Amino acid sequence: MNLPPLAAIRVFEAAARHGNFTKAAEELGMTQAAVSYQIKLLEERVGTALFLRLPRQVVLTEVGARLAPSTTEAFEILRAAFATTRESADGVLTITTIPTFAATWLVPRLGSFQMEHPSLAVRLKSTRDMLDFARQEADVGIRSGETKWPGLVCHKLFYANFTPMLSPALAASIGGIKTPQDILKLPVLDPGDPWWTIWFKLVGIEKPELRGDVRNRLGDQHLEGRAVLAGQGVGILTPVFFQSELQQGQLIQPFDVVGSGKHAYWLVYPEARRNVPKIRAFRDWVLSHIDEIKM
Amino acid sequence: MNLPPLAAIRVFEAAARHGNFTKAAEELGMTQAAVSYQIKLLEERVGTALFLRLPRQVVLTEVGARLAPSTTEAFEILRAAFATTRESADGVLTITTIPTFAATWLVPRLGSFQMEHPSLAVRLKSTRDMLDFARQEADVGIRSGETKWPGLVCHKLFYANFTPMLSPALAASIGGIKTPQDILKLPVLDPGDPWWTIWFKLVGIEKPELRGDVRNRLGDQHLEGRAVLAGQGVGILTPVFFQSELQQGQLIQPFDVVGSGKHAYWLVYPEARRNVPKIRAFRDWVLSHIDEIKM
DNA sequence: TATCTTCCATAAGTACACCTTATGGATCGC
DNA sequence: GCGATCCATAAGGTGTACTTATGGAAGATA
Repeated sequence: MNLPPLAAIRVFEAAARHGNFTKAAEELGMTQAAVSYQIKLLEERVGTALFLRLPRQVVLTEVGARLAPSTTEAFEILRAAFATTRESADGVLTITTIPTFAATWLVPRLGSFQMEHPSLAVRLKSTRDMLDFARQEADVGIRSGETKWPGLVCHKLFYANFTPMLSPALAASIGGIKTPQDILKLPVLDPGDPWWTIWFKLVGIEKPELRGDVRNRLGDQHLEGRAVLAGQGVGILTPVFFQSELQQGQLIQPFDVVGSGKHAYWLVYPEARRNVPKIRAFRDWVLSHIDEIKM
Repeated sequence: MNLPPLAAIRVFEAAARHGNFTKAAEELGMTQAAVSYQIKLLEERVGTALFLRLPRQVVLTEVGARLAPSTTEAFEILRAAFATTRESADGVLTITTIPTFAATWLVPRLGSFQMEHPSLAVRLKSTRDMLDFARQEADVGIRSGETKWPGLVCHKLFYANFTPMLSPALAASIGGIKTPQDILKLPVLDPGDPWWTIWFKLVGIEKPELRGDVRNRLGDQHLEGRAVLAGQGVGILTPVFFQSELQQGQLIQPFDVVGSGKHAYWLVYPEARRNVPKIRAFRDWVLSHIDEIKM
């Protein structure tokens, strides 16, 4: 028991509503001939006339009249369903992001995005997994990595720079930090982090003897940041993530020397969806705020 | 706010129900590739993924899950609507017929048709208007006319023959009818009917002087037949319409001479619908019963 | 660990359905 | 009688919605 061609049903629905093929054609954006064709098709399929052709009008037959309300109802349901999904899909921006970026950069700034786009709700999914738009429901993502990804639009936000940071109290405990060597006097969080060796090499120290438990591994930089803020040791952190703490003096960056790996943070989204409004809005917002950092 | 392509919606509905593109393809009688294509199309149109592509399965996204029940509901409505119309359209045979044919031939025999086709209901529309299948809801029609009609399948049932008839009592009132002249002694119903002159010419009487009021015009032959049966006068009638009355002796046909015009009675229906089962059934039934008459 | 199977995506090619243009017929109104 | 309105039909082009073919990814199986 198959349905007749849906295109024909749609045409019938419109024609029945208008009681007029020409008007139905207008509504559907096609010619009157096409409407006539589709109705005829449907009538052949159903095996019964659906309209009586009177001189200057068409009138539903009994069968047609019984059919019409149902079809209208069905299309109303479809219209309603797709209208709301469009709304809801348009109105919610889902972001998957690395926890570090979420905690240190994104969340503190999200308020400004909301201000600019009051009609957009934001849903944040913070996960360390590599994101895959085919397997996760998300509109945009923040990734860290070295290169671009195929199939995705990739905006490089900034490189994952790093430099030692510590709390003022900790610095004061040894009378302030003047030279890189001073850091070696203090406990270091996650001394196994390769960033340390890279950075010390930049300042001319080949094999720094770091104090601290090698097994310390907080995993995410923002957790390390919390520890540093609490004065538990020196961390090697990415400055952009701690701008406000630096400005407010809660954190000290003793040296301008900044290491930089190949890793960068990226804003990414599927190429196919590059023109979805909410995605464009988010992209524009992120990029303009990244520009502010660089300035 | 236009709906996405309906074909795509239908595919989505099936895919959502099965949670499996391959099975959906089977149900719809198409290939898996086509399903994949349509879903992708719909997702682009909606602007959101509707399925998550997991390793060996697809799962509805949030948006897809919200959409799916509505689409299923809509299609259920359509399926139900078209299923019942098909039933009802298949189960009711609407016949438009000339009143004479209805009263004298069809109605007395309809019982046998019902017996042969118990699943078919019959609706009779008896009207003198020329029937036009474009303007009337009918499956088949009985017309009288001289030639075939374009666009219609036309089965000639019998010619509109005619011969004088009267009630036995009326005949007895003048001692029986032996020659055509005897008819002139009796009142004649509708003496203005051209059939009279034609018939009398056949029996060698050029200008019969008919008794009776020229203004008598019962219009339909079956009404004239009633009057004849009541003994109100001699009528000129079509024998096939009064077979049973003749057999039972309620009516007398004094002469075998039968006039015949060019007019015939036809069974007609639109060519396009010649293979609709109920129409074939009725045609077969009518034609076989007409054959009985001729035999 | 390797092989097979399942399930989906994608590319390329094709056919038919669907729509358009053009025309004609019928009726109503002025 | 003439124009306007509304639908039917024929002919013809085109794009969409398929198909076939292939490949990739990940369970299942052994």
